[in-house]
Amino acid sequence: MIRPVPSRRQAIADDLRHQISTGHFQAGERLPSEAQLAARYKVSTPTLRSALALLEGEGLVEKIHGSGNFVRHPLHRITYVGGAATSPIAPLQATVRTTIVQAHGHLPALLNIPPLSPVTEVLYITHEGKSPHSLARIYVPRDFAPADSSLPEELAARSTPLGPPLAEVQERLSARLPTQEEATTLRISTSLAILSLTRVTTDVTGRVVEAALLVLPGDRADALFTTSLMA
Amino acid sequence: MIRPVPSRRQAIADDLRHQISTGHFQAGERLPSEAQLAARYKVSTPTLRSALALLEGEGLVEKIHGSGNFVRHPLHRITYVGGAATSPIAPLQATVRTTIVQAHGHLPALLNIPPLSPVTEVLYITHEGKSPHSLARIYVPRDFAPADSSLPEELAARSTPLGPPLAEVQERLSARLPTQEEATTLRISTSLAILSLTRVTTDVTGRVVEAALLVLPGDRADALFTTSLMA
DNA sequence: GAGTGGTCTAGACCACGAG
DNA sequence: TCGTGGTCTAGACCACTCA
Repeated sequence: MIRPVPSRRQAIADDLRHQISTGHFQAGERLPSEAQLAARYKVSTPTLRSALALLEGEGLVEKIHGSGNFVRHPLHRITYVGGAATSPIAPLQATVRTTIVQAHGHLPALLNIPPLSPVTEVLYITHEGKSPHSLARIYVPRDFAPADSSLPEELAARSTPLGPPLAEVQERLSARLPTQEEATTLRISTSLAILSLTRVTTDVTGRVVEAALLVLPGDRADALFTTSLMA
Repeated sequence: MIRPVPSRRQAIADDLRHQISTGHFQAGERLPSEAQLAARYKVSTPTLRSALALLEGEGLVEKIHGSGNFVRHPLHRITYVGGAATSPIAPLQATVRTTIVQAHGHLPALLNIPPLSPVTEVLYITHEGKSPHSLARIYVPRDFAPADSSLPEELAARSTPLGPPLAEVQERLSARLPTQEEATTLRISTSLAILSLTRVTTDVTGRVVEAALLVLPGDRADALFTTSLMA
């Protein structure tokens, strides 16, 4: 109805998608060069590249400048479970980096602290095999984490905090395209939609204990929220 | 570090974005034609179009084939509040269409009913002014809505259902690009990320009372979940 | 250095919208 | 009909990777 005229781009993308799903091109395999594919489909290189861009946006193909276009290994879909104060994505291996930074940008408002206050930043990059999977930045006001040598695992898993008991978790989600930096870190296309999740945990005194900024690529992650309606 | 070579596309997109944000181009206004802009920036039309595509993906510009590129009116950001069994986005005017269809695709599994069972489909398109704002498809098994003339408002607002009391709401969110159909309906670019939300409401007998599929464009909608941790 | 993808050009031709 | 955007061509030239 809407598209009675399938464009060459779409036709080529559909054909390549089919060949990938039927195993004609195996996961991890390099596709023929863009010049070869352009010749095979009898189109110019810009047209062929625009077809590849569609597959890239679906997370099926990874382009590596100078080496080629590769069929991506299908990643297991992970589910972020909302409503808990604990760590985001547990069962995966992760790269962790902890630094102390000054709160800037949205952070002071999120954490309800003065600008440039010291905060502990914990950067998680979860992996599946060698592929990066998701990205998390967790911020804790410095006065909540007094021990300089506190392990990141402590911060993430502290279900029994030292301070007042936790009261509330607020999670705000939106969809957007990744920044150039996020795309590079996660090795995804800048045209692959991501789920952006901001989680703020508050204790009973109303103080913000932790703010977490999660980036979940849409091709491999969901967020799940379950609410009981029992009165 | 990562992009020491700003491309023409980016430079032009940045400049146009700046001119839009400073009011040099007013909301609703038509931009100069692509040929004129290409001449002004001394680039070819494909390059200029790729710059416009970036702004389109950010929801700043709407292309209308045959008439021109228009600066979009900034839409109010709406927040979907999770964890309730009631209607999705209340305070906006909406177009509603109710039909009876046979359950297909994911629906039978979602609703936990046999394939091809009759279900009532309610299609909402919320608007702000003349612009479509978000899309919702709500499915109710036919045996839960026996009255043929039941108004859609009834279905959406039934906080006191006739059957067993409601027990649980499960909401699954993901980010993706819109389908061609969704993009057309919402008049957004196919490169504007959307938040896709699937909500399943269950009653105390374990039966699925309602499934809702929501499409929330990322440039104008958030989803918010608040969880109390009080034991 | 050979081969790959990344960007860009200067057009051609088609499809759509409004008068 | 005319001006608009939509698609596509057939290259050129640059940047990156790897042997």
